Amino acid sequence: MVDTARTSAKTNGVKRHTLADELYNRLRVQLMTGKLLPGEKLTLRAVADQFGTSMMPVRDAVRRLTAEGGLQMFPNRTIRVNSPSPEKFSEILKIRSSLEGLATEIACRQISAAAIQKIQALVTQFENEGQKPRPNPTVLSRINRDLHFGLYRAAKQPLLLDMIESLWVQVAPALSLTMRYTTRGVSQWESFQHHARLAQSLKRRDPVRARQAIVADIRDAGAFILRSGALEMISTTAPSAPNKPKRIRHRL
Amino acid sequence: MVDTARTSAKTNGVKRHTLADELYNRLRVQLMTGKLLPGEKLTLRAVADQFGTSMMPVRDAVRRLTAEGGLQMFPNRTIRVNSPSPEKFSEILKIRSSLEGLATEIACRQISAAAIQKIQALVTQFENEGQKPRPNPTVLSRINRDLHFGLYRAAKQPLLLDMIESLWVQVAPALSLTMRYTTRGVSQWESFQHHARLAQSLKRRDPVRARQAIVADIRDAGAFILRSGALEMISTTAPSAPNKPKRIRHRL
DNA sequence: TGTGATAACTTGTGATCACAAAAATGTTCT
DNA sequence: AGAACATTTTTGTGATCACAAGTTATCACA
Repeated sequence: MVDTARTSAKTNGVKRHTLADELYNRLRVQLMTGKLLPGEKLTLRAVADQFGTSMMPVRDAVRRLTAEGGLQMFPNRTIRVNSPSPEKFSEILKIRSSLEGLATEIACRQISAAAIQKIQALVTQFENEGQKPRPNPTVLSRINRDLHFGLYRAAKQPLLLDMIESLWVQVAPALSLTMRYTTRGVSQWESFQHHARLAQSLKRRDPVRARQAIVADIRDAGAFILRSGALEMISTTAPSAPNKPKRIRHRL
Repeated sequence: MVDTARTSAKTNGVKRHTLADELYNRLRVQLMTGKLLPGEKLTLRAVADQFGTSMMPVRDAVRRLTAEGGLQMFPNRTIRVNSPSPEKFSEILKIRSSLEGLATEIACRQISAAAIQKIQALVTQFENEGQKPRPNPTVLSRINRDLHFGLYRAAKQPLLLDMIESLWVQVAPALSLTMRYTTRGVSQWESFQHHARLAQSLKRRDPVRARQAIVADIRDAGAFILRSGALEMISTTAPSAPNKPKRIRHRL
């Protein structure tokens, strides 16, 4: 079984083994892997007995994810998966370019040859999957994520890594939705080019070019999402709970 | 009375009026204004009856501040004000340069003339206070903060602003400590120059120069903190609770 | 058929409690 | 004194409960 998107065992610094942190990680993985759709409504009690705990650890986990931007708590006391508007998405793109560009530059100066090979392997895997007649979007997402974070981790800047991860958590649900509703493999070709250029720049130890490749990758992928119109869709439809349990009611 | 450091009434998007959010804001202000020192220990119960509430809202507020990096929860279940090591501080400096540089560039392109004048006024105030024989570090901090955030707010990128604020929350306690223990006004002169250059660049609508000014300001101020050695001090001494309430005990 | 009022239910918030782990304190022995 | 052990207190975690505000269903009336 593929280890889907375990970017890091986040417990915000030192490791603790509380239920709240456990739930936090589980929910975060669900966000990153598209199990939770943008705008989807959550309730503390539902999550609580989904995981077989009381409401308390869920409260803590949800608060933390809300602070990170993955979830949103509205004044109506409703909890929803973050579904960025096109404007918000564009803002995230700018910030991502800035931070991931920075991480790339730093990483390029100190990344080990082994890590470069690992990234090169992922670049190849991504191409192989993408050139299939019917590429698996989940697999593509996972490879792409491992590729990016393999690079960022090489920068060895823990806080920077955390911030980048929180940005991905914010856009991941929207990404999954786009992948789900768009015709496959329309324009991954730009990604291929940028990834190749990234790997090449790493081998040549050219931080500036590596940064350019990552920024271009972020820009083009973002433009694709924006063009797809998926963001407008989710922000208008405002999907409520998809699996709302039918409740039995009897008249007086 | 001076409005000390109300950068924004943060409730993470939409405004709610829960006790937890209120406590979050109060604690955040305490962090920003140096009421809480780096490494200082907090207890949920102490904060709770300091504010006259139960433990619950404090739990939520502390969790949120922990997620933001202003506080830290250790596996021992102790809560401390974040006290970054020199390495962590340097990392924050890099990220700040990146994000605040980005905000500056964007702001420079759309900032109103009125806002520029406001910033110019703050630059002058900063110079005036700094050239006094015995400048008030608290006042200097406040002016400096208002100046920076007045600029960043002009970029009109809410998420970017939040991320920058969270970075300031992380370094603010260490900053206050440095201000407290260092000889005053040793090297604010660099700040004067950078601020002046910033104001000038804004008037000329030169985003690149404006960014350079901000980045230089961050770099030099950071270097000053690092040179002062305050960071090593707080990371080694690990100050416990400063105002530990004496407890009455009687033997059997 | 639509519209407004009313009742039933849902849901996050805040308070309280029990508990285990961790400090802090007290005691004893060398 | 001082180190090792025992005891008490502190503290975050998790569970449970009451409640008010919000949401949904139901029904009456036009």
